[in-house]
Amino acid sequence: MGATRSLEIIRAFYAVAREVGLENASISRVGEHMGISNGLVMHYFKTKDELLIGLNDYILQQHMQVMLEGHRGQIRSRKDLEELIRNLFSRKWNQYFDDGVFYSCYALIYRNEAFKDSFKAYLLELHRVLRDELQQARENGIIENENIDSLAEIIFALVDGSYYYLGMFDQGDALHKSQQETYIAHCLQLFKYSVS
Amino acid sequence: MGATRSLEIIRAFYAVAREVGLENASISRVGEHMGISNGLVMHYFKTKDELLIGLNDYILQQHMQVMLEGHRGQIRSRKDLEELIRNLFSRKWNQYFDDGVFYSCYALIYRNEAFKDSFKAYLLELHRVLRDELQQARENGIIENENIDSLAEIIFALVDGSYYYLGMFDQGDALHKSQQETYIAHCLQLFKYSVS
DNA sequence: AAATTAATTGAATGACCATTCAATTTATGT
DNA sequence: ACATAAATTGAATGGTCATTCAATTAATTT
Repeated sequence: MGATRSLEIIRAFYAVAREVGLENASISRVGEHMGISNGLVMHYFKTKDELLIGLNDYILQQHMQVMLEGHRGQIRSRKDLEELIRNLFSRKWNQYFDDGVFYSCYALIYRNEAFKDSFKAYLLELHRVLRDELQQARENGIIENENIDSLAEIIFALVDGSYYYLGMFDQGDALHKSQQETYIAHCLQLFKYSVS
Repeated sequence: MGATRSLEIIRAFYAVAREVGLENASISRVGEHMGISNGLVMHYFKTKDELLIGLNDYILQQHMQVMLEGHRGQIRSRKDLEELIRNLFSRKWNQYFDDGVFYSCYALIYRNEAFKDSFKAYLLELHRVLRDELQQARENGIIENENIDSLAEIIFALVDGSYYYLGMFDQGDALHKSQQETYIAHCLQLFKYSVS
């Protein structure tokens, strides 16, 4: 089946990019990494651009999956809500994902409209999901914030801003930990909890 | 003088990266762009890595300059403080800087320790400056926030997170504008103004 | 003016790149 | 078993890459 081979190739491309950087990840290296000929790679992806777009889609899809993992259900308690937030700030996918490759893809949106559209769709969807979760928290009487939309946007800005800054520090670093707690504490403090 | 030539080359490298992407910015293209031989470029930068590091330093230095431009002085009034914040969120350097090149450089920190160190030093310095400005605002009796340190960190997370997200939208876009106002409004609301 | 140093050229090198393609192997359907 | 299609190979192509270097020109010093 062609679809699985395509996916295999994308995964290999990702693995190679992780090792040598996206800018040095070539078709030949992908083939070599898989133990197949470079010609075969090009049989599944007519151009390198196609492969790049495939990688981008793959990364975004995986990212979404990890991002939403765990808190798919309803937000029924204050604890659920806090876990949701902590989950957003935890850089747990670092074990699955490479930030260098991710930001390299992100950088491409500024020169490639297709990349920008993909990223935009992904981010809008991600924001929508958080908004819905917060809406649920409100409907379930956990919080009483009035402007859920902007609340979600603020939280995501904090999340994304924290990734950007914390990328500088090792995850074991003490500063990394305390900084992360600062962000989380501020976030949780944004909620107007209902008195029960 | 060698120093000015080096700077010329870095600037040309930046201009080329802007046009074709950092991953496609080659020594030859830099030479071509300047109307000099590729050999001369390599005379000033022994390896391409040196040139890359030169570009990174240049970008960070310029970025800092634009970031701090205007609000070098004391924060004496509430208006000064608000302007400082608005300035941080305004993407005004987009006319001078290319986000694609910037994020491409940023992505390199994940695989190159020298890049990471440069970026880290730059960000720490930038954060220090904002912290000092807020401290001034406090000493001048404009705000009464107790934890200036974490306040500065939260503000920067919002700033960086907003850049990340707003990169997706055209600056003329209505959503871009309203989103930006959401961030700014939230930021200003973080201040505990003194009653005068 | 001669000597020395610095700036600059441009061609050569060998490696790697994305892409093409004819040939071959493997799988699939009849 | 045969025929058709799909998967795969590997070599060839022409281009660009970073890097090297001997030769040349310009600037500076003596």
